[in-house]
Amino acid sequence: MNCGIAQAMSALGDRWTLLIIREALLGTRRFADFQSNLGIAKNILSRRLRHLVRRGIFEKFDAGTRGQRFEYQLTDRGRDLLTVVSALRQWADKWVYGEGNEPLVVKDRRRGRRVPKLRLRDADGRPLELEDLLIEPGPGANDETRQRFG
Amino acid sequence: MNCGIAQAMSALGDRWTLLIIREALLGTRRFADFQSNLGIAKNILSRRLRHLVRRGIFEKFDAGTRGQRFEYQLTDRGRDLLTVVSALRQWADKWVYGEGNEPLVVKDRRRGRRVPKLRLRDADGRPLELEDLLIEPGPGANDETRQRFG
DNA sequence: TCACATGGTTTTATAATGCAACCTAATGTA
DNA sequence: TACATTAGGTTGCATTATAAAACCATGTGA
Repeated sequence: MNCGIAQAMSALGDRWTLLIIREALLGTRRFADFQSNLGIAKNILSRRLRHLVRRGIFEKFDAGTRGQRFEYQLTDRGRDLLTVVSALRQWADKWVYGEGNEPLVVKDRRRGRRVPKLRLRDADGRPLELEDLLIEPGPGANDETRQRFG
Repeated sequence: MNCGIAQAMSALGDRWTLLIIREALLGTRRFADFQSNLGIAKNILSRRLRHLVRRGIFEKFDAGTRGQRFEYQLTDRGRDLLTVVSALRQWADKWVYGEGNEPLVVKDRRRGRRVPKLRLRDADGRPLELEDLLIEPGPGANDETRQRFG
């Protein structure tokens, strides 16, 4: 399928993967910490991490001084999922928990102020609604995509 | 689990749901159109749509003039997933397809310019990196969350 | 040497997914 | 009126993913 969402879902689209990435964005690096913070079965965690390493989202390396002690660290590709994870959290904060019931708040460390919601904006910074968008086939479009959006 | 990502994944976290929402954001409303545009099995589509209606992300109504003809429309809660879907698409455009190979481009309809990437910013509009963020327990935090982030 | 922590794999059971075939109620068409 | 078609599903069955629990290999500290 010639579609970014499909590609993203094929890398991230199971119940655990984005939770694992959320944990990693919060600083978790070790197998046992992922396991106990998430409450995920070890075999599932093992498989997900292997998959994410293959996809280039995590890097696994031995951080032991005299012996093995593995750590999983996000690559640049993985760290760039911060936007996705933030968007999901903001959606749930608004529509699942509701304003004033958020389990976590995200602040700007320098100023201590809450980080504003992500929002699509035009090049001048004006907010965009769904109706303001125009979808066109891009340089990597295949025939099917060109036919549908051309 | 006292966590927005977990809540969001429980509503959206299977391989098809976000693709269905993507389709709906592009304007698709009818069962058969979802099915043929996505190539999803009808029973899966049926189940996912029912689930999404129960969750308040779609609304199903009969748009037939003399007979039934159902349509599925996004609610406000569903339309607000535009940010999530956009973040996923932007991630895949960058890290799966690579710049210059995007299957679709999103433009501002009024000006015809490409919509800039979503990015976390502070209240003054300055871009924020992961390291700039401070995570704190919110008003809806439970004991476990307070312990971990307090 | 013994116990224990880390970082897994294996086994077995249950749940979710996916394909193909079938079904029903309205409409359209000769 | 008969016949086909479209919309919107359901049912059955095979495949795949997830989960819990047990087991295991390596290293480490007392």
